[in-house]
Amino acid sequence: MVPKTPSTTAEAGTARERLLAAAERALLESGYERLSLRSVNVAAGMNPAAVHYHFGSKDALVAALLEDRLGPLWQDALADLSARAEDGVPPSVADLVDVVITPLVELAADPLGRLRLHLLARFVLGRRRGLPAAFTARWFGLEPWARLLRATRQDLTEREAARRWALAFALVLQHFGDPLADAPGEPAPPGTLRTFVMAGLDA
Amino acid sequence: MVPKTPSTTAEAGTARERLLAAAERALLESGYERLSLRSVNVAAGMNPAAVHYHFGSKDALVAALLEDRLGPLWQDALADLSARAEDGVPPSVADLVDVVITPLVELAADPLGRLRLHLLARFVLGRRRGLPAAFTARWFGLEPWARLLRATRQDLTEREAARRWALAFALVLQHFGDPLADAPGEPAPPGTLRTFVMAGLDA
DNA sequence: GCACCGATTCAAGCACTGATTGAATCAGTG
DNA sequence: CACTGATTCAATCAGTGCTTGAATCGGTGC
Repeated sequence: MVPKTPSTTAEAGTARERLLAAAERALLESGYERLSLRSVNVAAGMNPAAVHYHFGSKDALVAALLEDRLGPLWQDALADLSARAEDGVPPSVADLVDVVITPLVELAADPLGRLRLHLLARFVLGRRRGLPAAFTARWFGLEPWARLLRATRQDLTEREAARRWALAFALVLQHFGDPLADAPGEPAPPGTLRTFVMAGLDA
Repeated sequence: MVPKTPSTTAEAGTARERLLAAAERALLESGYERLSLRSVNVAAGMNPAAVHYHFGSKDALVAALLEDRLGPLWQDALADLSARAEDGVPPSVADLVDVVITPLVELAADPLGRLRLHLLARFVLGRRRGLPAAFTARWFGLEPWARLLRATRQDLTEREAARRWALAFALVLQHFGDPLADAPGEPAPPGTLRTFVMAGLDA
């Protein structure tokens, strides 16, 4: 599961990509709180209004970066699990948790991945504007996850399953993305987190 | 369990308290991200350097507000539970979780309490400078909690118990404090959270 | 009462911030 | 070539946390 490569969409043009690359470098260097649009514009060799022209706002720049650099990590695995569940072989709760956690562990193994997790956690947990609803739904639509949990735990209501997943994702995102920290470091090994979340979902 | 009353320490003087009160009002009105020191200074009827003179920085102002307004919610209950454990009656995991959650539910019942939870979550989860180490240890020293958990679950190492509590507090603080939101609203009823955290600790 | 000294208050100023504005330039089309 | 929409540009705005040096205040000792 590799991070998504930079967009080469023809109509996006070079200016947008230069701004995204400059923003990513600045974020890596000094973090989200100190991200200055002026320095992004300068680093991209453009005028001071470039970010606003192309993206509309600071948040939208970062949201665009996220959307461009981070694909839907769980989409394939989620489709597999859903297909299995329909074949009468529902995944265990451990399977579900591992599907969620494994790609995050990989992402967190290098600074660029960690930056992306950090931004994702900030935007999702902060419910920041800028991310298109489609992006958020693709990432954090809880309905498929709730459905899979209930395939094993048929005693849970749909609402209860969704609530549990909301808590699980909140904790997982916080663990891997450390959204409130200035400079997110390497997360702790996920053993305890895995145990905790599995138990919480299967309570 | 009432929020702590404003400090009446003689050497703090009127200026500090005026600034704290003005800051609290501004925070209630427009939230942490939009807290402007100029407006706090004006609202307190003071000159533009007052916050810096008395507190040193914006973060330190808010940390001082937190420290002044929010006492150690769990101190008494923690002492009770520790005494019982020493008498050979260890608390159940449910008892532990209820001790943590109950005062937070009360705080979250009104906007002022929610503001304080929000600030607490921001500072603690963001590991913000400004809070004295003693304050943080009093609030989030995990050792007594780990000890109580291990009184029931003697199979857990001290490290594992502490790790589980770190996750539990992170999730609980996020749930009640919603630290990344601009305007924290009322948290969802804590039933699912309680179940989730209890299961996670007792996994 | 006066001088001294530390604490406090004050206004002005600094460098920086996201965002806006109107003009200039560019590139494609008929 | 003229037109048009897209893009770039520099200047500007209102606001930000923070610093600075001067003025004022209040307490103390002589």
